[in-house]
Parts: sequence; C-alpha cells; structure tokens
Amino acid sequence: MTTKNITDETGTCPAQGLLKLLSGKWKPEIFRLAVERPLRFSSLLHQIQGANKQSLSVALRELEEAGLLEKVVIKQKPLHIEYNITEKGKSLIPVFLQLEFLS
Amino acid sequence: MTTKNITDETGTCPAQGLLKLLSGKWKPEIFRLAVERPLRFSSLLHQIQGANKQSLSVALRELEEAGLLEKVVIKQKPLHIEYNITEKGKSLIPVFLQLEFLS
DNA sequence: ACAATAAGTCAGAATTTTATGACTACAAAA
DNA sequence: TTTTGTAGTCATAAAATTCTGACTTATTGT
Repeated sequence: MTTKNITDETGTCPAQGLLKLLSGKWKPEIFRLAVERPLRFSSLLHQIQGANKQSLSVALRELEEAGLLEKVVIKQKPLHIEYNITEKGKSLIPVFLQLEFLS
Repeated sequence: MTTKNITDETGTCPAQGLLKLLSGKWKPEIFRLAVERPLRFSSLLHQIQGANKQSLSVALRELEEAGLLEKVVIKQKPLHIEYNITEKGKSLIPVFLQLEFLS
C-alpha cells in the first residue's frame, strides 16, 4: 500500500512552518551559500560534500516555492541556471545570523 | 546488519545545529509552551493533540540536554516533574518571535 | 546529424523520525 | 503490603526523509 500523509500538518506553532522550511539536511547550507552568491546546480553538487542530486533538487525547489530563492535561466554558451536569493529570502538573513550567533 | 550513522554530521553551516534542535514535529510547540509556563509531561500529552509519549519524551530530553529546558522534580503529594525554560532557552525567544513574525 | 555539457527526473533502496501499546519505576495513600 | 498516580522506557511498526544510479531534456559545438 502506498503511504499517505494522514496528519493535518496544521501545527499550532506559528514558527513551525519556517523552521521546517529552513531545516533538513542540506537547506541551511544551501541558504547560507545563496546569501553569498547566486547558486548553480552543478557547483552546489561539488561544494556541498556528500549531497546528492535528488536531495539538492528537492531542497532548491522547496526554497524556490517558498519564495526564498528565484530560478533564473541564463541563455548563454552552455546554458546555465542560477538560483538567486529574493527579497523575502533576504528578510531571513537576520534570523540566520542570530541562530549562528547563538550556536 | 544493524544500521549506523556513517555521516560526519559536521555540517558546515553554523545555524544548522540550532535549527535541527528546534525543528521536528513537536519541539517548536513544546518550546513555545515552555516559554509561557513550566511544563508537565501529562499536561503536554493532553495539550499537544496527536503527540505520543515516546516522541514527547525524546523531544523533552533533547531540549533538556541542549540546555534549553531544565528538569525539576517536585517532591509533593503525587510527585511532579516540571520542565522550566532556562536562561539559554530564553535567549532563543527573540529568534522565535522573529520566525513567527516572518511567517 | 552527432556528441558533449548542464540540469535535472525517476524508481527503488537505505536511513531516520515518529507512532503504538505494553511494561517499568517511584513515592505516597489506604 | 497493595493500590494509585505521575512519569516515563522498550520493542516493534509505520511514515517521512535521504541516497543511488540509470535515464531524460535542452542547448550548443563539430
């Protein structure tokens, strides 16, 4: 039987959605790198040691769908795609810095 | 073969540890409630609808081991145990409020 | 037309997290 | 000493997350 997500997923804690969005095995690092410079898939794959395509792909899509990153197709020589941090993404930087400071 | 955690778990993102500590299915809600008042196991079990003993137990221990909550045994009539937020725990409140604000 | 490179997707396996229900530990009241 | 209430633990099952390697798509250079 294929499994389904039964739970309501309507957590009562307002911060939970954002916490879930930012947590996970690779998303914190992806976000941190995106703050510094635009990201490209293949570079990420090398930069983030141990990560695999599938996971990065899913993580990037989630961050994009949440509006923290935006996908930009660059029609150049060998065709590139960049993931840039958005204004919404930038609004999370202070929280991130706080979290780093408190670590 | 019994499975083992091979990965180094030394994430390069400083915020990751804290994010992992605060995320999960029940920890954000537990933390939020702990900010308001001391927690007791049995109350939590009723307050947090859908949660089970095992998960709450693990979550409370993790938060305690991380120094965000402290366990206090109250030697009274039927013996109670309280989980109180610590100073370290309080230091995370601003981040939490920020996360809620940005949600 | 053909090969090469970038950016993925897909099915299935492995690992981690969460859930269930039975059982344990301790103190106090009867 | 047996019972009761609070606070858990334990083994096992179910669900969610992450990994692996093969395959796809789109664009460009030869």
